[in-house]
Amino acid sequence: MSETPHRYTAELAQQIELAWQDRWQEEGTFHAPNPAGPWAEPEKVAGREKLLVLDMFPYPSGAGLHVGHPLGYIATDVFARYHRMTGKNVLHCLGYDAFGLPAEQYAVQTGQHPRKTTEDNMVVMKRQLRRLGLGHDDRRTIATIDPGYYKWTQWIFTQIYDAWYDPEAVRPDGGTGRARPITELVEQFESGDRPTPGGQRWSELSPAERSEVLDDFRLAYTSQAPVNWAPGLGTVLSNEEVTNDGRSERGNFPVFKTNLRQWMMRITSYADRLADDLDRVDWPDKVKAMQRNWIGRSQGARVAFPVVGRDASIEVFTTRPDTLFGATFMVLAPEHPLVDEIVPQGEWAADTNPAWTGGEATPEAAVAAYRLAASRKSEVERQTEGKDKTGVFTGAFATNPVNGQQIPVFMADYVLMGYGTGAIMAVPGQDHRDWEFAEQFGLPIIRTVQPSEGHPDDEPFTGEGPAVNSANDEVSLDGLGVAEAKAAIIEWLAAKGSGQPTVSYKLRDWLFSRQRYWGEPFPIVFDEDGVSHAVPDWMLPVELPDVPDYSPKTFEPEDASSQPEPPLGRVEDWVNVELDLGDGRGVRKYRRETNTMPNWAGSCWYYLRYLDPANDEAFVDPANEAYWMGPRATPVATAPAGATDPGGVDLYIGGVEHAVLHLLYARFWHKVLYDLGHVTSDEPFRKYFSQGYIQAAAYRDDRGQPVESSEVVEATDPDSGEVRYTWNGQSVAREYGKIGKSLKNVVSPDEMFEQYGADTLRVYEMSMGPLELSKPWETRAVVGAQRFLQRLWRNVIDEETGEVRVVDAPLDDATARALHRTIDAVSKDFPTLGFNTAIARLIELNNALTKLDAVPREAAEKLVVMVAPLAPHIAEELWQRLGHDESITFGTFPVADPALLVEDTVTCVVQIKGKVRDRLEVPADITEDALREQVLALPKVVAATEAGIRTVIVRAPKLVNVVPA
RNA sequence: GCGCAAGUGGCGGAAUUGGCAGACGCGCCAGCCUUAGGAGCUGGUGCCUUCGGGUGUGCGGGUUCAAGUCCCGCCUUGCGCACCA
Repeated sequence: MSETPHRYTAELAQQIELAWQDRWQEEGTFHAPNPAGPWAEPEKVAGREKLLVLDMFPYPSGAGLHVGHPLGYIATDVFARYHRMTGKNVLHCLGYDAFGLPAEQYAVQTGQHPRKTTEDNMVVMKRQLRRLGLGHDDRRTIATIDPGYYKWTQWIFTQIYDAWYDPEAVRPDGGTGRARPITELVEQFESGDRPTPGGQRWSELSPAERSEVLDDFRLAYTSQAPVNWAPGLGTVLSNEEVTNDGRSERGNFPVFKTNLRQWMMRITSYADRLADDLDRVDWPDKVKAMQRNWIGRSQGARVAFPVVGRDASIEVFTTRPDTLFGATFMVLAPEHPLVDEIVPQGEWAADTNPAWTGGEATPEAAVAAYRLAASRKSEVERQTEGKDKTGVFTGAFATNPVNGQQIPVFMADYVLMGYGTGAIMAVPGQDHRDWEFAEQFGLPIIRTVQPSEGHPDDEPFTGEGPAVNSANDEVSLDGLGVAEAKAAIIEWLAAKGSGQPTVSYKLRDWLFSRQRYWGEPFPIVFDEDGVSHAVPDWMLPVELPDVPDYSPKTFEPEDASSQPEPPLGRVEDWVNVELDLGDGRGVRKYRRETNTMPNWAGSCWYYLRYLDPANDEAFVDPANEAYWMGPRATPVATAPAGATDPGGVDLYIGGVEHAVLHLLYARFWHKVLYDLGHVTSDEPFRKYFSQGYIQAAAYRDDRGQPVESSEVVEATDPDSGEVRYTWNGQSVAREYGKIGKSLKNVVSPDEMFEQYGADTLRVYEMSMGPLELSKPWETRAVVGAQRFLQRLWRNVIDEETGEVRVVDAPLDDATARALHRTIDAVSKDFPTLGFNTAIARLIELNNALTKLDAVPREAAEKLVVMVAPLAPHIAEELWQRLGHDESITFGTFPVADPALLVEDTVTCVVQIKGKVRDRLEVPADITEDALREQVLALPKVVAATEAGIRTVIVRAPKLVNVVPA
């Protein structure tokens, strides 16, 4: 290139960037001091505000990074770097979520050990991340697969295992319900303060019996329950990992319900707190809504309907007890255990509606046939059938407790066993599903809420209105609104012993075991009675053994009858051990748990380990946790009045795909740790921000196959002006999609480093638009960011000589004002993640300096400081060349001078009838009257108001609107 | 179906409280420089125009001196939930 010798080119950028990355590493620039623990540097902590910045734990993928990945990392880095310049003690680092399915699958494909492939991937990713110039404290980089890390994952598991939820216990924050050590429960059983479920004395129970009792309380417990089994994947999955159409989120394999003994986490005990505490954190409303939705809390009542002619009653859950007078039939889920008990023997009653019988001769046969049909339906079929209600009469009747009416009991698969009680009272007048069912089966419909005016007669009314047709001898709801009617009827039901208020949740307990190799082993052994024992702390970690065959046993994806087989079960000499657990029983024979933990385990607490990764004595030193995570004096702005601050990470950025899974699981673990006194914060992530995605153009040929995007040629048709895309001579169609191998549209950051440098990539990504938006990548637009940095360079460095060309002259007034306006704008944008607008302001200032004959040092230096969070390498280099020895990392961010923000004169806009017709330069402090006078004297205004003036609106000094008569 | 977002130039996107629509960047156009330009610099760039101006923030209505912004109705796109009683 015949360029000027000292131009800021990609080559120079690269030199500068690598040099500064080396220096940062040598000097430990980003090492954040801790108040306590092995790395205690209290003297460096004192007197500084702290800031904990976090990215979502990345999985080290074999494909390396593409340009979409670093978006969030750059954003947190800019935020962290900005705050370092305001004097805060900032902790920002990144580790690796390195256990998991892809590594295992890749290892199986390549025949290498997953540890090897995972570690190789981590090396690649570390190099790429370092090249971006992220200001991470590299001492704190951890990986979930390190035994030193998963030792503490296992330790936390044992804490959860050895805990139970006491709904009566009072928390430090005044609420009731918290986890307590299981030993305190055992003491209650031993003392007799709490009766055992079977009524026997604790001392009379065998160890196995005791263990069974405790399993009903432990927060981590085994249970024989229907679980999601994916034969094609060879493992069971949590509800959250199964898609709506009954397939695995990973791999898209069919999932079947199978009864298996599995480890569960009692997350349902925390349902209320997980829902309520969303009010106290600063998260996107959308994500809060998704979590609330998943928890699915609904207030309602349980009501018992006695079965006619039997000593049994059907208990239902309803959110609309106020509509009880309109309950004209009942429906049980096909799996409901009471069905067998209530179905009458023999023939149908003579007057039975033939449409109710399913064409069977007896109720028993009808029920059996329907059950069989229902059990054969897959989730998909149940869903695609949509609103076509199916069902069958059970032959039984139940009594509506409010009016004594005998109503038929049906069985139908639109009622789910997994929610509420698995039985409903059907109120067709006020419920769409019940209405459809009633229509289908010719059942009576009674309105008990007066529909609003104009409501169609042939539709249920689910809105608000006064109750009607809702009275018996003792209670009348008529005329009451929905809320009052609910309260009134619940009170009456409670007095009668027929019902009580209750709360129901969609949230189920968390299935926690997986039949995989590449995960944390459970710190659990079973003795010869089959009783589970936590492996004591001093024996942790339970290391994952090396095995010859780590591939999971998978099956035909459709083979629902198959059973999972954990790979660790094949390692006999690891499974069968003789141990002294230190419980006074001496050395005994045990069998190890052969399941492994799900991928979520390691990511449930990694942010806590960042705080104190070298600590061998504790998962985190309490003082470090309190310092970095502890509650703040003032709650978040959106918190309800009187709420206390939960503490937690100051800023967490990551993709919305983890809105339910990871964020919910981590909150649960954190709350258990809080209850057990291990942490002072009761939420892990005080502020969470979900970033958008970067998408990229992808192109498909005639057959719909993606073609390599980088080989597509764009041309504008000279006749029509249309833009056409061709690949190897054939025309292809453009679309936008996720960056990845499948769409053949990967752009690697490595290419960007080479063509432009890391600073340019950083500035480009941050300038693309608001962080929360998804936006398309456009490689040819990257040059805009490069031009900005080149002009910045040229404002400071002479491209011919390489000498600093700033002058030690005072700022002229216009430059001073431009500078301080920029400082003002940028220091508002950085803390609110408004990086795109901050960059726009910086470009404006830079362009203004370009037009000066000579750039004053003060302006150049302040501009360089403001650019530093975004483009740290060039900023460091310019800062040094401007004569500063210290890294710019802790340079002081400039503060705007308020005096320079107010203008002496302003352009006043003169509108006539709301349209801009003229402008006027006026003093900023002009009075309304003076301004009105000046405006009315303008020739254009005079001309327009010959017919008189109706009104004049004056908003001094910026606007006057004249309305002619 | 229900719920929640969002619709602004050729493109990504800016616009305190309602007060100059289109900051900044890409692209495009012109000029300069250059042997050359997929480099750089300078200027221009919503649309229409008879060069006076007109018109313009998904569509239709409304409130207002004044609406991208507030209200009502619709359309489109994206996301979430989907028999949750």
